[in-house]
Amino acid sequence: MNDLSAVLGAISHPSRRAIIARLAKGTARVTEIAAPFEMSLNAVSKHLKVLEGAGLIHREKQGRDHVIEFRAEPLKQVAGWVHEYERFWNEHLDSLESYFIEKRKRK
Amino acid sequence: MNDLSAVLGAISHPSRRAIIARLAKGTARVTEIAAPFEMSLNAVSKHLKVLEGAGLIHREKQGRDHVIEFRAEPLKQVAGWVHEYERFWNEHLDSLESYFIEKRKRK
DNA sequence: CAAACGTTCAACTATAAGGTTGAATATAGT
DNA sequence: ACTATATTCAACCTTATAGTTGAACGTTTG
Repeated sequence: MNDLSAVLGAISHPSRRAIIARLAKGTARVTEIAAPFEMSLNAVSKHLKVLEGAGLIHREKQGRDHVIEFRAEPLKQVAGWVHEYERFWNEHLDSLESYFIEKRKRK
Repeated sequence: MNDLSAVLGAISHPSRRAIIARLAKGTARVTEIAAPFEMSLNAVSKHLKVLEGAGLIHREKQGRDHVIEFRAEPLKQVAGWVHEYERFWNEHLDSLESYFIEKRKRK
């Protein structure tokens, strides 16, 4: 299991994507993150651990609170992987669009 | 479990990404796909079923052969999802670039 | 038709994932 | 010191995942 597998595994769960969406708006404590969910706080705590394992969040302990911050860097790997297959749908674009796409690729 | 979850789940396994990499070079029969792997043919068959469930491959039966073709469309969803978070590393990149620019000015 | 080939189906095993509840730990407030 | 709050840890349950082996099914070939 390499990093990319861990990142993809982490974001493959809807709840974890929801957590990321929340954290994209700003840092939050665990209880705040858990609030909108049906599941228990413990379940959310586990999801956070998965995200942490994939490097998608960073945790800073402030007293009894854990302040969770989103870290997007690992998503670069995902973007990079997907990028290798973009040509499979770019091929269907018209030549002008392809030209600009190729131009961007060359940069 | 929505589509995106299925697609991410499908590509989260290294063997399935390897299968995709193989199919990106051209269609192949199940046995051909399985050849480079340590695991049994049956295991590969299962992986193909997962990829098929996510819409990442298409199967065309030709006699006793199943000819497998890569379908990239579902990856657009992944690219789209990741795209929403690109600003999180672009911002950092921008600030890093600005830092170096300012640094050069100061010299 | 019989044998070989390509693939899946079925049954099983082992491990991981996602959830629960209850207890433990650490900090904060009175 | 006592109580409430924030979070994790531990144990457990259920279901899913990834793999195995052996049998079945359809197709091709001699």
